[in-house]
Amino acid sequence: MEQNLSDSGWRGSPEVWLEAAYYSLLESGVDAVKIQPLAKKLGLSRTSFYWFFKDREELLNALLVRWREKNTGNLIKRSEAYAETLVEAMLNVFDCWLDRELFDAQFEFALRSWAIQSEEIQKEVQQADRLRLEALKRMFVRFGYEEIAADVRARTTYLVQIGYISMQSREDIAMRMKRIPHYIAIYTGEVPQQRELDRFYSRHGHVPEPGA
Amino acid sequence: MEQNLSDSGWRGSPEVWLEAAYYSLLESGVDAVKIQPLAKKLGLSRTSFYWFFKDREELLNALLVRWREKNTGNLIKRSEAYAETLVEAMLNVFDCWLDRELFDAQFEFALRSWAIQSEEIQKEVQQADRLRLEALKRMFVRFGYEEIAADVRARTTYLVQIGYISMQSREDIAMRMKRIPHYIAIYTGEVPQQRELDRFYSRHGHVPEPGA
DNA sequence: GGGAAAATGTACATATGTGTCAATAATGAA
DNA sequence: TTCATTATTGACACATATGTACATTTTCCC
Repeated sequence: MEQNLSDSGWRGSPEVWLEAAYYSLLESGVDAVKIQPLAKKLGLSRTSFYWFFKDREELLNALLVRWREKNTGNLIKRSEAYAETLVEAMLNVFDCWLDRELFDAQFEFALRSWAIQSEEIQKEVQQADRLRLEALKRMFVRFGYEEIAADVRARTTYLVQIGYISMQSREDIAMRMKRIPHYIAIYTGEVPQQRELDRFYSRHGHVPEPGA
Repeated sequence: MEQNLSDSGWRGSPEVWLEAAYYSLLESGVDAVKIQPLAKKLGLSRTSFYWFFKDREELLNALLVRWREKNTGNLIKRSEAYAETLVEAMLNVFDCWLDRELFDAQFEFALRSWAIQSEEIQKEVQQADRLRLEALKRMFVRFGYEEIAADVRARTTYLVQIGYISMQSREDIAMRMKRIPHYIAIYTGEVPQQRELDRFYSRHGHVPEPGA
């Protein structure tokens, strides 16, 4: 009845296969998540996979669960976090875009790419989009926006980010930080206070260049 | 020396295969673009494909060319079209989001999904993103915005759309039209004039509900 | 060390895809 | 009607994937 710990002496485990599957998914999409290639990477016989999973589908399902539990949950939490102003609330949400622990952009992209070939995944993604958009909309409503305006602002906020993910741009943190005050101004319609920005920068370990 | 017209008596042609490939790509992604299934759909022998294309890669390349020539070109043209105000210019760009002839959103999504498994396609997509963003930025600069502000507004405009595409939402035209004035206000920072909206609605055959 | 459980490996049956080749058939122009 | 061109086909050789059955090895614990 022992848990299969990572140092148990056996080479394989559900975790090893899942990790390998995760990296393949991020690197090259679902169609790269095949038992044979994974076995090769792990230096294991292909068939020993079937000790841990019923079939390939069960492995793919585990990937889906992993995604569902990570990205959507954290985004909703950040949009509901305490904030005195809308700008502060918006910056709370922005934490997700800068912290891989809160939101895994590559995973997100891989899942959306997967959706084109699977009805099931497409429904999952659409469900996630709906939940996230609703949470963001509530945030704008909380700070006094009315229905449709809150809806459009929630969409702008969220969709720009989904767009970024879809661009797969690998920009350095300094460049991204530089744009943040502008985005905040567009999304909220308010110019952020310096102290609000400073609090945000500091929690992301960012030191803005002087004179900027 | 005659062109292979569509009614030439032969069942196959490069065009039929390309069309079939295009629909498969849109429906289920690149991995569905396989000779065998396409042949089945077309009711042709799989091997006759090789009369028109050297191999599968050549077919995929034809799809890429098709995309490149359609989406990017029109978006840039619309962003450079004549306009008296920024709002009008923005509405010109919005034509793309409502007219399938100008911008093929499904094709765009399929290509981005493809990018995860192909370095080459990823580079193509990034190139397109760069060109489109630059064109939009020039538009904002033309109407008086300075560098970084123009850049962020261009990104907002473009990325929201890419985000929409990535969401694959199939919303009715009325709902989308209702949001447009709000988006214009957020993107440009200006409230659109009624006559500007009317001109836009009319060229898309839209009749706004009274009292809205 | 011995034995049960856990994990691995080999062999097999099957499916689906690719591309080449040589034989055959349909088309349209002289 | 002839005939070269254009298109179609089935047979072959090959590659890569899936999953099952059964034998074998490894590990853990007594």
